[in-house]
Amino acid sequence: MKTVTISDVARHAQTSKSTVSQFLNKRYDYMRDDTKKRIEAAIEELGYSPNIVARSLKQKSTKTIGVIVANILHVFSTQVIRAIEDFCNDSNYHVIVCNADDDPAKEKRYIEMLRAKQVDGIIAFPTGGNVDLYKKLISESYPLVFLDRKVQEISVNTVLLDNEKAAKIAVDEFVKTGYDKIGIITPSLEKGITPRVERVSGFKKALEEHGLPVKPEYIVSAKIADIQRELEKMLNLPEPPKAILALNDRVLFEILKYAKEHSLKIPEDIAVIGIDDVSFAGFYSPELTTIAQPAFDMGKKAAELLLNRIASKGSEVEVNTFRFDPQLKKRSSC
Amino acid sequence: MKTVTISDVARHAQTSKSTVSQFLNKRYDYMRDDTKKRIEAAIEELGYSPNIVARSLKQKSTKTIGVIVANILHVFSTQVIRAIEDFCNDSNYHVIVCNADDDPAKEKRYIEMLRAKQVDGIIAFPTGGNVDLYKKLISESYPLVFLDRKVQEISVNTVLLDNEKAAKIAVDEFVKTGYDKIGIITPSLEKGITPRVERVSGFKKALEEHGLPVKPEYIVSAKIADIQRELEKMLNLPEPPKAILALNDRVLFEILKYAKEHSLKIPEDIAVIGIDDVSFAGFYSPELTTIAQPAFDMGKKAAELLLNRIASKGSEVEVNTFRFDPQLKKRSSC
DNA sequence: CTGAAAGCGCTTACAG
DNA sequence: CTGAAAGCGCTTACAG
Repeated sequence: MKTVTISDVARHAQTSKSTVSQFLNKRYDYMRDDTKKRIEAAIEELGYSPNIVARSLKQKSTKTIGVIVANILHVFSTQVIRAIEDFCNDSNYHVIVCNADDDPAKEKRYIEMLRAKQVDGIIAFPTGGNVDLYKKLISESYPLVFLDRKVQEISVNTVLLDNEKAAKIAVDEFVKTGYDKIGIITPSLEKGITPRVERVSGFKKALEEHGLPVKPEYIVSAKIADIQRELEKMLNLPEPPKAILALNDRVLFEILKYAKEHSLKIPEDIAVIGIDDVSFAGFYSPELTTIAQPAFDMGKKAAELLLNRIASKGSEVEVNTFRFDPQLKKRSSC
Repeated sequence: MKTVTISDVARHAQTSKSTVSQFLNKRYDYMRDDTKKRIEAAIEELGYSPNIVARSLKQKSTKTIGVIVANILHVFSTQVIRAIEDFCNDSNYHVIVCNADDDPAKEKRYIEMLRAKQVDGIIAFPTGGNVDLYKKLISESYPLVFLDRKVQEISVNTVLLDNEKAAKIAVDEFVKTGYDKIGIITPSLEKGITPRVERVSGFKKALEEHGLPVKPEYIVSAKIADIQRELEKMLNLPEPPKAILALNDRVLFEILKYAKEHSLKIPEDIAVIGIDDVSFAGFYSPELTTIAQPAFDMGKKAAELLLNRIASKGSEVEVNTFRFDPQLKKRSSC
């Protein structure tokens, strides 16, 4: 089909492209009523719809942003994206979703392609592996917001959970219930991924605050696939922990699997608290005590920061780190 | 910052825009080696990156597709999107994600905006409420693929679960285990959403095949919020069902909650099979027998169909419905 | 109140 | 092997 353009509309309405464009952009200030009507009719009749790519080229704004998460399959990411999409939708922005899979090379490709597509800004769960690129974006004052993770020496608005607090809440809860042998299991700490690092450090600090010893044997960092084995080791220590903090939902799954396979009773044999309020927490047996992340609020905040930044067109903007409060969902696994 | 354009590169490399463009598009056929080198150097030095919006305007292809799901928070949608994104990434396409929330008005807005943005094609979980729009797209031979749901009288490539088979597998399994009083719970059937309608009809057919009566009291259709109440009614029937098929994960949640609150033992008091292989199926107590949807395969297929359609540039293409096989995950809740 | 003209940054016949 | 020119479909000063 031949596409109908603004020229066609202009011809049909017996006016000029300029006037039609004014109409489209709702600048009716000086438009005669009958001109307006003719244009309206022509648009209707021709089934005209503006080509936003052309507009974007001229206006240097595509009204779309990019969101680069680690993996959309993680429910936290899904919720964040949902919140971002909702916020963007209200402001007539669209969102392109990318999965970086914790791979800096993939992240780099995405950032470069998104920029080439003239996306107005990017929200990223940074891999941390592209420091020079991040710096370049910032030096060009390209709108950028980090979420879930921060990157050393990169000065950009960042939205984070108060991870130390999350760990502290869990430890406090364990202690309150009477536990003093408390362990933590985290996915690999190697890449220095913010939530993991901070939660572990918060865990240690909280232990100290309670005058409890920080035993390295009680702190397990392992790939998800190895957690079962590491857990086994930990629980077969001469003095095993009686309570375990699961750093996130994936770790919690492994602990629950292990407990089931080894017929461990929760919380009698081992108490458990998980960070991430998993979908089944309320009807699992026992009901699972969790610490929820305000994922929607965090996504919304990130979107808000980004769109404000875009709107403010490179004028000096303050850079901050925004910490969100985790929330204890007290149930029965501790 | 001033953007650097192809003209800057041309000037710097002492050649013309045309030649630089040839270079960018890797049409080296007739390019002298030193020209090539000069261009390369200029690009490097200026930090040039092409403006894809300009290219898109000229080439009438944005290398971007739109995906409109009901709600990205549903794990099935998330998996489908992941598969689509992976496939698109391989072909250098980007994907814009939209949530229609089963709202035809919202769907309409998205479709129109995506088209205005000159997106090369759309994959949709159609609400079913915009028949005229769908028809219009098709008549313009705009690349479109439906997923999860089909729409009457709309002839477009559609990727679906074999829903009847999913229900049949569940019923067969119940019967095999010795159950003959089998119920089904589904979210509201009112909107005629394909998977619900087809699973219920598959359920009835399967019952008949086994010579079992189809009792209306055993078929509950209710909003998620009302399921607890309806379940209570059903289980207090003079002759209540002893096995229940949960139409999807959300329904399963409600059943599990109910069972927990009323201390019903699964499968002793009530056997359960759920369609959708929920994350905790393998370590719930009891382990949950489920029927998995091949979400990744389905997403990949949809992406493949769409990109082929885009590549084939409006030439006649066959239209089909692609049914994917559900898979029984035999565990212990039946 | 409206129109002609230039320009956004590319690509693509076409000529040489 | 390379360049000048037209054009993709808009928007935006500017002139009148």
